[in-house]
Amino acid sequence: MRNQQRTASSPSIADAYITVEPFCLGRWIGQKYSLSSAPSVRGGSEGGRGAYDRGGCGGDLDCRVAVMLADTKEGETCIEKELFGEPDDPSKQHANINFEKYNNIPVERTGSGFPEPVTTFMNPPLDPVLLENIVFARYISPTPVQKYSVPIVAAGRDLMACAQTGSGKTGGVFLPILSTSFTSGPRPPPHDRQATGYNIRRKAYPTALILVPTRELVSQIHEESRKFAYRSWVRPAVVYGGADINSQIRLIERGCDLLSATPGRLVDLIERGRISLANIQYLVLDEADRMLDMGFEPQIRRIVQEEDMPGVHERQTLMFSATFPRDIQMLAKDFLKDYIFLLVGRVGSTSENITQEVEYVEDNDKRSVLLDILANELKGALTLVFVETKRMADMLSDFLMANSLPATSIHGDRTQREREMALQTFKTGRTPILVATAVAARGLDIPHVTHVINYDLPSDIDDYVHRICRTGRAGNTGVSTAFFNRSNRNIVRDLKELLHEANQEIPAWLETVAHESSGFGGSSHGRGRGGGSRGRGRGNASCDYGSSNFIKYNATKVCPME
DNA sequence: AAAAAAT
Repeated sequence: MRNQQRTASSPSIADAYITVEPFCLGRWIGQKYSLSSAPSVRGGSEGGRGAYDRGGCGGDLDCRVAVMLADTKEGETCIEKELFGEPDDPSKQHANINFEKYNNIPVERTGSGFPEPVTTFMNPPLDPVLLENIVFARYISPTPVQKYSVPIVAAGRDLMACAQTGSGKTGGVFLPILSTSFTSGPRPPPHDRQATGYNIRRKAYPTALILVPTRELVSQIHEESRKFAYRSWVRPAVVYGGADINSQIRLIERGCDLLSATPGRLVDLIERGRISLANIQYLVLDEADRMLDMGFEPQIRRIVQEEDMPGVHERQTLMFSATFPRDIQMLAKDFLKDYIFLLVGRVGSTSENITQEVEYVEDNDKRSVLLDILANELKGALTLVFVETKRMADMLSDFLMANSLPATSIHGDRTQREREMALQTFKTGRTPILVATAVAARGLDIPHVTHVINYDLPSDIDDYVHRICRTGRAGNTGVSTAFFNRSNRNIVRDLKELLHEANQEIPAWLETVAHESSGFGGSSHGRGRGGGSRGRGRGNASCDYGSSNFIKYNATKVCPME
């Protein structure tokens, strides 16, 4: 199969051929056609050689039938721009990771016979086409989590990793999965007794499935997978709620080998007989703790255990989670076999990269204080403002806009289109102020956020950590400002402790409030730090991680490794 | 208590 993948070098005009590019009809993928025998393709041909559709540059997905002459540099560049961005496009750019800082990452591994970490993408050898895509995507050197997870996944082992979502970790699973897939080629779907003449053609049989809790996260992961799957036979696809199901169905009909999905929409499509899991070789559960928090457990168990997915011994399963409470341990016990437990943290990253400020602001004063802060923000700075309720997100963004500030908002009551638009205009800097609820707190990788404002503080310190970690990413620096008043007493003890650990200034009044509140019921008191007691592994013979190190490097103290 | 997610 590999010989069907086009390499980066363009052929001469003499052997001009048409290559059907990503997004296109599955059966043509990778096939070469001479100019005269090229199949006609809807929505593209401008006659002669230029059978290339503008869709590749950002048009409607539907008309992204990007057939092109392999030697039209223009066409190739166009797709590459869309996938990988301009070198200076801030919305696609990966922040430059300061790898020097990453030498002292705490890493824990438990399990039998784990492979040694790698230091480059060349080892274990990855498929050459994939290596080119890695270069296109400007991944230079593996992140700490990749150094450990790439060889584990490449060795075919099941993995339970405590680390957060983002480009680094996502790459850590995609790279070895895709490398193996590229090299071994597509796998024919197994005999499916339910497939009838009608749906045998229209049912998708993905070989890899990645389950993700939120819609924004799933589309972010899908974008990553498109980069890595570029110029291979692997068709990445994405399904999630809130978007038109019929257009998603049309897209998965065109190819669906690596599927990123939110659980609800996936179940819907399985019920409709559009997707079969019978061919799954790789299963990835991302942000597993978050999925359980959101009540996805029944749906996840249904997808994994009650549909036609191959059993735990017939597939490779990878789970990611920020924390490792008992319900996640149970899930791991049921879904994984002889797995390796990997914990990659970043000690002190909050103190290194993020300056945390806490200001005492009464509710009535919050608006004017916010205006003051925003007025002093530098040009081009992206500011993320967190609030607790959807209503507040709307009110605050309206208020900011009424004050001529370029703001938008993201929360669960906005339509999916509005949410995506908000994220997009924020990333590109058109609306450099984004007011958000918890939907944006975890996992989302938005480069160049320089300031996170907790307009309303969350009641859970873990949420606070996730929020402020939207800035100061990948070795960059960032500022976080929290508006605190007495209604936030429930978090004061954890907050004080966190600031102390991160070597941040603790205002005197915060000490006072903390003192006042002693006995108020600081949430962490008596059960160990940051839910550490939830993280104790017990009663799992195959993987004993009962050491206190897990607690030490829990997400509470450590900026999530992404 | 709120948020997220299938319609």
